[in-house]
Amino acid sequence: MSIQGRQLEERLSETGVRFTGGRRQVVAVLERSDGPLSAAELHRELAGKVPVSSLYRTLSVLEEAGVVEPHHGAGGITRYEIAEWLAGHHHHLVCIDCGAVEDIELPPRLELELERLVGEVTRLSSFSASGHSLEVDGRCARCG
Amino acid sequence: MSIQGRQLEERLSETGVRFTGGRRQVVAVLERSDGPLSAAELHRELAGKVPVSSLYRTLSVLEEAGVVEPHHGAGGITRYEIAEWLAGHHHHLVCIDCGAVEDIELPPRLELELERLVGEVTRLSSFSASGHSLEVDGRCARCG
DNA sequence: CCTATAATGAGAATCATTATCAAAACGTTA
DNA sequence: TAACGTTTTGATAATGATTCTCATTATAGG
Repeated sequence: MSIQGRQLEERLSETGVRFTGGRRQVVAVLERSDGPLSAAELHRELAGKVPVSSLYRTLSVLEEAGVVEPHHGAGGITRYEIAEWLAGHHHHLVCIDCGAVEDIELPPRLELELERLVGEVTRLSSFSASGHSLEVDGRCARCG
Repeated sequence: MSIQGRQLEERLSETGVRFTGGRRQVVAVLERSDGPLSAAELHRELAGKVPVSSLYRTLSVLEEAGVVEPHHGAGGITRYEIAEWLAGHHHHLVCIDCGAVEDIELPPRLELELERLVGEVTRLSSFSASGHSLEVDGRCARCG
């Protein structure tokens, strides 16, 4: 298992969350995915091996432990992905047709520019920023 | 009424949508707001003058006409705001506690940088970008 | 191997949103 | 202005994603 895997297990044991079979399967699918997945998408991907109610509970447990992060999309659908501190900072390409989300990582130079930009934007405001995400909307290869 | 108001009415009549009292009230509240509002927030703001069912229908009619745009937030809640072509391009400060969203406009220099950055990012990919939005997450003044 | 605690899964409950449909408002034309 | 066809409205029912409940099962530690 990858480096993040060790950190992930550490975090779970720290927070007293057992890394059970079902949870492992959910995490495994999320690790393989190239973008956040909804409960329905996970259920499909897992071929029903994890029942829907457990799936939702697992996702909220993992979110609370900070190993997974939500992304809110069209139709009131929430998609989850491995948290940034485990999977690395990235941004999203969001399809305005099917709602699918793909991760993109910015070249370091651009990411630095973006961070500087976010800093400038929030310096004056009464809003205390803790993170940022660039969302690019458009049509995915599938929806052309 | 402001310049966008004329464009807005034009667009509605072009698409054969009547600008009725209820719709005017919804648009008026959205115009005044400094960020996107959910159906519940609008209903509160309108002191119940527009019933919930009409509110939702109005929002989807306005969205279809392109005068209003959705923003998807925590808890599966959709907030709407006047479309960018009417209200101007901007970005969002999203409170990770209460979910409130505040608009921010980037200084032209930064916006240009961001646009160039988005261009660079998508040039190679099979994704055809049509828009972008920088979301800054953190805590609003209220939730401190 | 026991026992306390955590996790599971089926189903009911919830909440935002959508659909339905009869009644009311509107614009148009005679 | 009256009458007609169309659009809009609003109360209510239906939907769909998500959360809750609770009895059952699995697990870690002594």
